[in-house]
Amino acid sequence: MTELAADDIDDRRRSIGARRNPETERAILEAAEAIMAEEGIAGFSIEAVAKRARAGKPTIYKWWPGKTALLLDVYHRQKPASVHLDTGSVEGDVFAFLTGVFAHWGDTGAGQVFRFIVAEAQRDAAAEASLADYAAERRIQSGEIFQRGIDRGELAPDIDVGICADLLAGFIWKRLLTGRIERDPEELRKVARQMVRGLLA
Amino acid sequence: MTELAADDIDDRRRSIGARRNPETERAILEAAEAIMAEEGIAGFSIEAVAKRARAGKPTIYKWWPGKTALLLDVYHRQKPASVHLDTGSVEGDVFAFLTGVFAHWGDTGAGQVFRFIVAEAQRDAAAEASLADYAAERRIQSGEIFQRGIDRGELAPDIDVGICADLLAGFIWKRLLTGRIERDPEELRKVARQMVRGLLA
DNA sequence: CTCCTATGAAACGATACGTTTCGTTATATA
DNA sequence: TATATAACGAAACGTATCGTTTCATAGGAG
Repeated sequence: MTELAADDIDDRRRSIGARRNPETERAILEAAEAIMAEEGIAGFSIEAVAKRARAGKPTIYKWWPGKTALLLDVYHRQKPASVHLDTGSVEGDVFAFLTGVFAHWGDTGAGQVFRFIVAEAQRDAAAEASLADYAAERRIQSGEIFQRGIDRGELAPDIDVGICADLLAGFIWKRLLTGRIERDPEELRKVARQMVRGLLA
Repeated sequence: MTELAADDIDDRRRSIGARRNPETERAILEAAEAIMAEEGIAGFSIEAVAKRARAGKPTIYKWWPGKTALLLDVYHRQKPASVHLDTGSVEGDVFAFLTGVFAHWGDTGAGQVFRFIVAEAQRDAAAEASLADYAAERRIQSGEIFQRGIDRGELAPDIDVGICADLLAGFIWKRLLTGRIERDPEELRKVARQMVRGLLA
């Protein structure tokens, strides 16, 4: 009783006026990221994020349409250092790409987030559109690895860089989605070699 | 009142004794398949399946641990005609594989089911294990395409057939998950060619 | 005839969703 | 200074789906 009446601490974030509180946004995104890293997909809910961020659910729903939009923001906050090393050979670039992506996914928890986004995209139209945009963008980016190879005469001019990008992305997607993002440099080297040089005797 | 007392039809399936009713199993699987085909992933729930099959939820949960297991059974019921055509060349086999899988996924609705299973596997441990088993099995099967190539001297003996299978499966998975299973024979031919012959000038 | 198990209707508690209400805060505007 | 506006968070709400339990009923096995 007495201590309540006297000076009960109330350190909840209050409004800072008629504008968005950046502290709130930061707290929510960090809470979402932390829950995703610690509990994984299973323990992730808007309720849990609100509780951990000491924010109200209405606040979250005000700024993000739903779980998927929030996770997309989290994923984009976790951008890796660029993986376009331009090693001079296409095989080297592909190897660097594979190594970089798997390191990023495995070390930062971004892999867990991306798994969830792909899963959500299978039943949520908004997530599907966002993922399609993102995939198309990345398709162009990794296509540049192969375009550079064509430009410098290393690769045949009639190859389809889009297909190359799909094969490369498909490989890492399937590995991620089946929980197999081990990073054996020898294996990744072999992947790069087989993709570029082909399989013929 | 009168008609109820007289002879109210009660055509619900009852127990046929202390053993599983095959009729019930069939009705549940068909209802699940139909809902998946008509409503898609969104409208699919155990409740909906039970209602459509005129079965009780406890009956479904008795024979299937959950939604994912049921869908896996549905998927396995939709098996295609074998796609191992053994055309004589690895490139031809890969092309036939791609054509066959996309046709199966697109025509039978099996693609929708598989999308859902992959999505579920991202948050359900049981589904993840089931999918891993299935993927490992398919990995061996499609690896045989490349093993035959090695055996007949068409492919280099030191290639990794597992990686080949992962590249192939990754390609179709990513296309499915991003809703791009168009079947342009010319493009699929190009995929097969680039995978087998390589990209070098 | 007496177990044992299957079947399905109904209701349950639990969980998460997305929303509404309400009191509080502080900026922006008149 | 006075008022309107908008963000914030707590609490509670209604809804949906989950997976389970209870119950009455059915029929084969021993």
